Order: sequence, then structure tokens, then C-alpha cells
Amino acid sequence: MTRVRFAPAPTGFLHIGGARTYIFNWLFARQQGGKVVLRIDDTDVERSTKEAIKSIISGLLFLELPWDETYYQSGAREFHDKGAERLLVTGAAYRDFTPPRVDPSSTEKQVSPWLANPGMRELSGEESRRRAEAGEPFVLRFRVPRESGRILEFQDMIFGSQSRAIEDIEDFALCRSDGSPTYHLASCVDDVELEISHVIRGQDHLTNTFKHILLFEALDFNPPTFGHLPLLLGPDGSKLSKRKHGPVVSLTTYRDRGFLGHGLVNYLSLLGWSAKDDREIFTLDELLETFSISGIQRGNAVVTFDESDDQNWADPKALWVNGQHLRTIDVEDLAHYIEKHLLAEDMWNPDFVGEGRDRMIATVDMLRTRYVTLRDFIEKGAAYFSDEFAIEEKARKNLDKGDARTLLHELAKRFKSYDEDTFNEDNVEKEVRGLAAERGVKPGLIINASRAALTGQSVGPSAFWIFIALGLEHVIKRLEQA
RNA sequence: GGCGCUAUCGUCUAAGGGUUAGGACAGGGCCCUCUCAAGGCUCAAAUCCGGGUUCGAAUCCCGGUAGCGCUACCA
Repeated sequence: MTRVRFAPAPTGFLHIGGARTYIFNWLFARQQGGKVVLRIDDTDVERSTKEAIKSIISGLLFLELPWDETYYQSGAREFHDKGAERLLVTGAAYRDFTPPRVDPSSTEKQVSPWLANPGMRELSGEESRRRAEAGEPFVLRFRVPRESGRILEFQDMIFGSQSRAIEDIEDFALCRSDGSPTYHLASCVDDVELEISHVIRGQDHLTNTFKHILLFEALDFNPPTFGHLPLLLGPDGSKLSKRKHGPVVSLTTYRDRGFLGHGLVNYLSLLGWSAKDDREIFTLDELLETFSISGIQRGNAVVTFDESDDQNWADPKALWVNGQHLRTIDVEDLAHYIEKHLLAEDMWNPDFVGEGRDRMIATVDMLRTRYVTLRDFIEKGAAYFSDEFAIEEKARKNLDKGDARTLLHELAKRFKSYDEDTFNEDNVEKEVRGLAAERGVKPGLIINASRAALTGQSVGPSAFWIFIALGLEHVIKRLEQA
């Protein structure tokens, strides 16, 4: 049985690199008919927060790729303790009483690689126990058998055959001085506990994998199959991170700014993976059909975004992919997503249910070809859903041209004799063009002024269509107020 | 510094010994047109450098360089 896990540390929001890892895990597992476990790696009590867990889960829900089980590492402490105990008893681990390094994050160059603290591996079992019982703090370290001169090897699903000399691996920590397990210990023990068959994670763990293999062996378990994904880099070329790149890379930002869950899934899946043909747009089903680990390449991918640019706050390609989804998904579904945003903005109008439903759907359908996010319906499309909308500078200019306002008022007067049946696109066009001919002005003058009066914008769908979309009542009101 | 990984248009990528090095986004132009989009057509844009191997190298090998990652009592 294929079982994969996605294991974020709840030390902040989940960024889109993590989301991509989740997507690839999910796709792989689902193709195999396997299970997906969400494992919250909250062993670092200092930095883990409840809010982060909430943010991660809500971000993941937004992707609409459901997982099967949720597991909290903090609730599995007894397994970790048992593992640590076992490693200590068998001699695979030892206590290190060396005080912590003063400034572990210091940038000073290391002259030679650190492998172990002097004197600690050689401590006799008795002395080690005595000092521990006396209350002297220690970290538990893995005793890497460097003297074996072994070359460690494994087959990575993505990077292929990997090897590393055991003598280059340092005695990594298994438990902190407060007794809590580190990532390496907890992760491996839990992978065993959860019967994980495939570990698919970021390439930043590629070198750690050798440590993990050593750990699995010492614990007497067969290591799972590993696959490492190329990393996502920010515009500056460094590994995507919440600290460095900020909330623009947060999964929840994409949700809040109006991405479609599967639109983002599509874009993210294209980073490091391709179908080997020219296709770029995939529904979830198509992705499920097409995705393959062998289509993943090994180079890191740069995500370009510009926080200060309203148009390109996300990667332009991400926006484009989302736009493609926006205009191809079922319009009813789309309307449903838009409703949520309207509700959130207090722009919800009860007319959108019942009789007005069809009108709303038709509006959404017309607007979707020129928008790329759900937010656009709220911002650029305000006039279609609400009577409160701003009038743009360019639109005002269109209204100020010639006798535009007078003509619009005349138009309003004429539409008063219309009813629901006669008020259709053809008749409106005839009326508008007729008025233009009558007064000897270009039709464009009235047309563009109409759009300005009706929507507050100089750009948008066909003006004749807008008349119908808004309905007779609103049209007359807005024309009169022009 | 040590170890590991990677290297094709600005960005995401295809081509795994023989192609005018293909596609997509973004950019330019044209068509369409009541505006803006969408859509269609089109232009510009790349094999990191140096050596091999080979009739032939983006592709295989070696060396350099660059980038990224790891080198924590973070994950």
C-alpha cells in the first residue's frame, strides 16, 4: 500500500513551495490508490504555534486535494522516547554533555567540518549515566560509524543514484537537552509508525537522507523510498522561505487574492514538472492522468513575483494559468466561488438567488474572459454586482465629451417606454445607433459614454451587453444620474 | 571551508547523439472591434566556459565557473 506524508513544521504560514510538495505527494499517492497523511511536525515547541497549524490546514483545504489522516508529532512523544532509548541502549547513540554553541547561526567560515564534540563518544556507559543522573544537561547524538569507511547509497526517485561517504556525516542530534526529539529522530520514527512507503520532499533534505537511512538501519527498519523535489526559488534566487519572502508566498495569500484552488495546483505542478508535450492547462483529472515522477526535472525553479506591482504580485504565469481556469470551469461553480468573495466583501445581494440567479450567472460568464482572479469580480466588476462603484478618471472623460450627458439622459427617457421583453440587445443597439444618427454624432460617443455611466469604467464588455446585464431599472437610473 | 545537487530564451520548460533548438508566460507588431479583454496571426529572445569522445554533441566524459542546498540542541 502506497502511503505518503506531507510534514510541514507549524512555525508560520505554509508557502507555495510546501504546497507544491503536497501536490506532488497527493498526485503520486492518488495515482497509486494510496493514502495521504498530513503530519504536523511540531516537535519544536518553542516555534510552533496554533495559528500556524490553522493557517496550514486552511491553506491546504483551499487546494481541494483532500488528505486521509492527520497526525501530530507532538502526540507521538512516547514513540520518539522509545526510539531514543533503544538507540542509547544499543550504543547507536550517546550522550553529549558539551554546552551548546554560543552562536550557531554565526556566519563565520568553518575551517574544517565539524563531526563530533571531543571526548563525548568515548565516555564510558557508567560515567555517562552518572553524569546524566547528576542532572548534567546533554544532547543525544547518533554515533555515526565513520570508521567503517562505508559509502552510503540509495536510489532517489528523482535524482537517481545517490552516494555519500559516511566519514562526511557528523554526529547529528537526536534529542535536545530538554529531552525533546529533533526532526531527524521524530521524522524517522513516525515514518515507521505511519508505515510511510514513499517520502517525497524538498531537495533541501537530499543530504539529510543519508542520516535518515543510518537511523532506519539502527532502528532495524527498512527505509522508505525517497524522492526529492527541486526547490522553488524566490526572485532573488534563494530558497523560497516565509522569513525572507514574506506573506506574498503564503498559500493563504493566493486564496485571499482570488486564486482558484485547482488553478494554483495547475501552476505549481508546472514548476519542475512537465507533461513532455505542449500542454500547460490541466484540470485535476487531467493532472491525475498525466502526472508522472519521471516528468520531474532536477533544476530548481524561480518563481517571479513583485510585491510592489499590483498587476504582477504573483508570477505572471500563475495569473495566466488561473485566468485559463477561470474561463473554462463550470460557470455555476465559478459563480459559487465568487459568491464567497461577495459575501466576504459585504457585496452580497439577495437578488442573486431565485430569479436573479440567471442574470448573475450570465454576468459572471461574460466577465470571466477579461478577469484572471476571483478578486477581479469584486474590484473591477463592482458595478455589475452592486450599486456602489467608483467612477474612473477615463470614464469621466468619456462622459464629458460633447453632448454625451444630454444624449444619455435622452436615452433614459426613451428606454422608459421599454419593458422586459423589448429591452434586448438588438433593440438597444438600434436605439443607440438611431439616436446617434439622428443627432449627427458618432455611435462611439454614446456607446462609450454609456459604459462609463453604467459601470464607471472606460473598459469592459460590449456596451449593449452591459445594458441587458444590468437590467432596465438600473440602466435608467444610472443614465439619468450621469 | 567541506560535502551534495544543478546548469537551454528574462521566467517556466521540450528535445537524452543528427531538428531552421520546439512550446508557454511576459514584451513588440498585426487582425478583430463601441472600449478593454479574450481569441487568431506574427516578431524578438537561449544551449555557462574550456577541453575531450564521435563523421556528428544542448545531449556522453573530464575540468573550470556560477547558482542552490546541507554543514544547529530548525525542519
